[in-house]
Amino acid sequence: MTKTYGKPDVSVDVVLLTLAEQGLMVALHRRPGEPYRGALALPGGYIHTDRDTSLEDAARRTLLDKTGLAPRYLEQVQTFAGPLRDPRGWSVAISYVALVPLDELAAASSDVFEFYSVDGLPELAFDHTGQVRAAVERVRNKSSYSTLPCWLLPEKFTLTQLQHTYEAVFGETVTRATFRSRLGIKVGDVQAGEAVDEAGVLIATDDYQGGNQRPARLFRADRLGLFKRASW
Amino acid sequence: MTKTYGKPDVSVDVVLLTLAEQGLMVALHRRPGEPYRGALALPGGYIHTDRDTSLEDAARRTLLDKTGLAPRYLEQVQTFAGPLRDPRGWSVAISYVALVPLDELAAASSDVFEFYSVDGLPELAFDHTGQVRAAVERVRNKSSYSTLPCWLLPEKFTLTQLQHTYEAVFGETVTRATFRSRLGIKVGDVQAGEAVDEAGVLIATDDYQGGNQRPARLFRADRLGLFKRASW
DNA sequence: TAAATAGTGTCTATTAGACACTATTAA
DNA sequence: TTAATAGTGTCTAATAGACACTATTTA
Repeated sequence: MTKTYGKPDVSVDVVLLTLAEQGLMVALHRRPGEPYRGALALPGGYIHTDRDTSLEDAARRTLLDKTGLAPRYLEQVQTFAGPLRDPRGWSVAISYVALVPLDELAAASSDVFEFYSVDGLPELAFDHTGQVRAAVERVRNKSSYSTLPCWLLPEKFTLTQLQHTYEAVFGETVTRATFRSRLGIKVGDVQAGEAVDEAGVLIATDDYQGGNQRPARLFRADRLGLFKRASW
Repeated sequence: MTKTYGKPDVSVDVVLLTLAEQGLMVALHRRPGEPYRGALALPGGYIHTDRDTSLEDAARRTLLDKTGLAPRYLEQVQTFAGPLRDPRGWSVAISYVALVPLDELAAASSDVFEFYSVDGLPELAFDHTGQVRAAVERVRNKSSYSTLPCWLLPEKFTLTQLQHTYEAVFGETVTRATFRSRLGIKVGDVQAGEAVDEAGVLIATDDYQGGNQRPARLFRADRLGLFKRASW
């Protein structure tokens, strides 16, 4: 005897994070309809079984539809589910985190979304507070042993900018030498295209960022790099 | 205009792991029906929206039904989904990992499930190979900075047994002193009930395990302990 | 040459880990 | 006392991190 059960609703929610002067910020909008009308919520939507070819696909589609953004970093975090999280019934939400550099927001972001500091969040719809918490924890955690913070910067960045990004994520400052030795960075006289860090993902470019001082070399990271030991 | 989409099927799969002399082993059974009839597969089943109160609940129910086991450690790992992973259509599988000590298996395990070494797996149904890989990676990873391996041992264990468990998970042996300093263990003259490790979760009991030599104190861990830095 | 930031060698305090020592039991 | 395993102090090599020095640009 095989019984069939009512299928739960399945949606994808995205915790879109960026780094501003105030620290990590999350994109939220006010829900236009029920349930939770008027409450702050994450971008998200149901799976389209006729079009989506994967969960990540669904997350990218949702994000593009609702915010106009195509994040360079997107990662599945955790799945939230249960009979009570949505008043409409048993539901499943696969939660993703997306990282976007601040400078990409000015250009693309719809004016429906606003950014709120992840420390000291207002009340959110559904279990979205828990989703933000889980995403931030993942980002802080993974940043301690990887080059994840690179994805919070423009495609080309100086090592000092990268250092400030790490410092902002963790809320702790270090000396330049300490920072560089933690990432295993040796700039030396590398050619453009060579990697300078322990993980081998920080690629030197030929560009320098000038100013009224010695120009700083610009770097780029095409993929995530992991360190042998947590350094933060 | 709101369109409704066909809902995907939602199931929970469990990667049940234990530690034997050969290393980490995973519980698999041969599927009695289509699809993938006769292929090796993980225990799993659909969400019962009328009874399950959470995903973990569904995972525990599935595991108890199919193997008779109630694992002390159960953790969500990753959600697998797509239109192709199951020939019946768009499906979502939330994958859990469960750890069970070898001695609990003799008592409870149904004879439907057999254990296979996670290194050198045979071909599995659906995307279960990927699920096993993800679970094993999670366990190895988390073991490097936590007391996760405690859950592969009986409730009371000696420090030497715990050391052998870590060594088996990582396939590397260390000296007793190194092992103890990594976990920050100081047994000293602790009273029963006091913690002896850096994470504060290895609790001394009043029991000792004898033999033809100095008896070893038995310890217990009620919760997962995290270390400041990865030690393995 | 002064100001400002980039990049790095050196020195020290800390730590990880191997070794060897002591401890405690049964035979 | 011997055998066997438990538990730990000590010494050394490796490492993390602060400091201070050099480098390179504009004004």
